[in-house]
Amino acid sequence: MAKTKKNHDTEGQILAAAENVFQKKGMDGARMQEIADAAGINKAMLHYYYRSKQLLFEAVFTNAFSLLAPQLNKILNDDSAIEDKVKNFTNNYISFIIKHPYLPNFIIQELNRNPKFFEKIQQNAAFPTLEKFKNQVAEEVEKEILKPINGEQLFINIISLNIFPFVATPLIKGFLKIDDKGFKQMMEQRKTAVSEFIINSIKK
Amino acid sequence: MAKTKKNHDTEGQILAAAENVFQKKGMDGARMQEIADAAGINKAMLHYYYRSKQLLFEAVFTNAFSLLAPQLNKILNDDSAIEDKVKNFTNNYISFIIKHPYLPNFIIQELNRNPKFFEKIQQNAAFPTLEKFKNQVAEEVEKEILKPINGEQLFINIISLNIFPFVATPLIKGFLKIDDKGFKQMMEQRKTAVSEFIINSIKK
DNA sequence: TTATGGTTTAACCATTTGGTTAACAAAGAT
DNA sequence: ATCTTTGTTAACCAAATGGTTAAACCATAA
Repeated sequence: MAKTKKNHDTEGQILAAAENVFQKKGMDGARMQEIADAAGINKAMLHYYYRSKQLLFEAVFTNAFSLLAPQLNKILNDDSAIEDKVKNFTNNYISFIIKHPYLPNFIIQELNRNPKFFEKIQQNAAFPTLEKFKNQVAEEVEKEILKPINGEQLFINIISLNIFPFVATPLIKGFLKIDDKGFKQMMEQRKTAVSEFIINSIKK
Repeated sequence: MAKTKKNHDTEGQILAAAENVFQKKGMDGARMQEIADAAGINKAMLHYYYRSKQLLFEAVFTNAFSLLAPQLNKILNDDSAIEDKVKNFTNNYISFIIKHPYLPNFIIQELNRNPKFFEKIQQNAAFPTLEKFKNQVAEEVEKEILKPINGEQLFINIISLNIFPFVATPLIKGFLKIDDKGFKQMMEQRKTAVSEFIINSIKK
């Protein structure tokens, strides 16, 4: 807040509006005019503050990923046992995504459109790595806490189970013949159902 | 083949080119000119055969879904036991998607863009329903073949584990630091790893 | 008060894009 | 052979879109 002169945090308003529009419509579907309208300002301001659609988009994209990264670190770089991490992560992540429903699909979609964006998010300070998690799985398998399983496959399984329903929401709603309310209930159930499902499978 | 007059299956060439472009770039990112170029014909032909971008897109979309639907029916409407179906489906589905890598993301993305498209695919003759699967799960739980689990949640889990990696390929490649070849290997592993993971979790 | 410099706007511009048209080509039908 | 229908093309068009500009605005320092 409290920028110089008469600037009523226009830059922030633009970013907020751009987040909304880009996350719902993607880079290709978004229109600069629509973002300006959503922010309640003149279209020229978008260029004044962010130069181009591309740069505005990148601001939104890196911002979005920096919200997601700490969530992933909860499963990858926390010190507790795998079982506890799975329980915590699943519960937390689903709560988190219910508040930011467009986030995962946005990131995945734009990464598909331009895989080079991955480099951009890798520069993020909190960028998560798999090393620790892989070692920990191997260790707990060794100690016979877990059944034999490949750490990478387990990681894929965990994020698949947690993220996919939020990426494929319309598909799930369609097959299950449920509305928004039913979907939310189903996702609430998953906060425990998913971790149970995983633990059941891997715990010795 | 063998259409009337000098038509060298132009309509088919257009559809094939449109599939390529739409599936990679989506409705918003695709350009009619690019489709025409990919088909090696004049842009006006696209309109001659399909009237508009929207209609061409819908032809591609329903076509894509009609490829996917039979796959889903293997898990939903086959007569074998859940365990066998999970094994079969996982193996088959992953093989299938390796051949059509853009398919799941395309369908999910466009369904997110316009959830009303779900109605379009519901008209498909082979449109899969959950009823049988749900009953079967309840039955096998009753008979104590399976641990207690909600059929809908199990369905979500199965498709999440199978589909997600192909939707989030760049993300997976990035985190696991693998290239195309490594990714394919990982997916080959999953043909058995995923079904084992599921069976481990649900079998009593 | 006035000069200064960041902020904001309406109007404008060049390009892209989906779509149309009119002329032409090729193959039956007569 | 010529007429008619279908297929194909180059040129064109209007609307949309990202981006620019020149002028106006306005808070503040001198």
